[in-house]
Amino acid sequence: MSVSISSLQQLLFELSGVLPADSSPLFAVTRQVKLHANETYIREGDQDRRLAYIEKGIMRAYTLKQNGDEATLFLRWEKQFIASHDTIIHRKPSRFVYRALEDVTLLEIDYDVLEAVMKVYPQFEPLRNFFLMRMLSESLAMMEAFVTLSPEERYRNLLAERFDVVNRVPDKYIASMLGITPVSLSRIRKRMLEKGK
Amino acid sequence: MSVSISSLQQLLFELSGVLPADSSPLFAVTRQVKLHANETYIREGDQDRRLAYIEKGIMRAYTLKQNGDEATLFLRWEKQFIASHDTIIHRKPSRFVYRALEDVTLLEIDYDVLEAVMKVYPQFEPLRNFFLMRMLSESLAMMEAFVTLSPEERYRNLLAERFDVVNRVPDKYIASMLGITPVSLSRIRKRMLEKGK
DNA sequence: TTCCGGCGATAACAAAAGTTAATTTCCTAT
DNA sequence: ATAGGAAATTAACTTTTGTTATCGCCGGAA
Repeated sequence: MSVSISSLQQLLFELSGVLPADSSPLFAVTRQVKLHANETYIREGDQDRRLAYIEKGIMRAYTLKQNGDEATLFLRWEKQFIASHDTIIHRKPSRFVYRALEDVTLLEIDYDVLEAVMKVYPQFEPLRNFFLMRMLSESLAMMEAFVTLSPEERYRNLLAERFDVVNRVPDKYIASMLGITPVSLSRIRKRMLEKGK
Repeated sequence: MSVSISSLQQLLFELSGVLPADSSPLFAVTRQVKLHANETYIREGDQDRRLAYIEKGIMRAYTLKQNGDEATLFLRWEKQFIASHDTIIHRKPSRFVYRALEDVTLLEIDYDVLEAVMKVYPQFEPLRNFFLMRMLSESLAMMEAFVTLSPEERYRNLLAERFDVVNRVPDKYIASMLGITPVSLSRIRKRMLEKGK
């Protein structure tokens, strides 16, 4: 049994008291997906309503700016959810690309299938609320960082909270996620070194 | 019957086919709240898990930065939901203040009560998913603006999409929501006037 | 091993934003 | 209607970021 299924069963039990043995209607419609480093999971224009739980590795969601540069919206790593939000929320083709930064293992479900399962087995609903709230919480935290912190402070924050992730990801993606250029991030790092820390 | 209840009944019918006549278990636990301009709805430190639908007026959520300045996280207006996210998502005291910018009319529910109602009447669940997705969608759109657009572009965007709202709200709150200072917003406006548009 | 390409650091300059303070404009409460 | 205060503009100056280009380093591919 995959690690992901075990942790999600555990989560489901905590949320709604559903025993692992009773969770098969849900996990019967999930499947494991393995991606190589740099492999694309969702392309721009894709219509699939994919929702996935990350078992191993780091995923990156990005879009292209008018000038053609990539803009990284967020990174997601182990034990987080990643979802094609354009397709799931708005039923529109994805404007974002979702790509593996490392070798990645996902536990995937199609959101339409999930909805159908929820209809028949409402006892799984808390799991859906959980992942929606988690994603909402993460987005709000990011918004908060943008309105309350300077780029340097956002970077310090990220280092303090996710040092391991920062170290596994090329700086240019970190910079873009912070809303600045790689050159500017390099200068921030230099300033931090010069000023003792 | 309040305008809000009618629109939410309509929404509930579209989402799950529940007839307005069958929605009383839900609306029996909501109440109308009226706030004067500048009145505080949720204070920093409040633990109430308030969720509200805005019938009339504009609300502002803000927090205090280390330096003591206010940072506006977002504005919400007619037909949007506003929620004390720290208390609802994390069950922690609110770090944000929610305040009316104009005279405001809300339809309010306590999230704990909502959960209890959902347990007994699962046919209302789609409404909860709807508001979670709406808030998620709005947050993601804001994050996207921060990583893909310059402050000036974000301001132009906001004008194009919400001219009415921008005009009803003091510039300093708009500036803060865009992640810049009021002085900087003033300069952006000047540049836009000078350059023909 | 060698070559190539991407990544990060650095430099130089332009543009934008932060900071502080003064001035004007606007709104509101009396 | 008026006075007081808050909000917006403007100015002067500092700091930071963007832009473009160069250089060195490292790692994968031939």
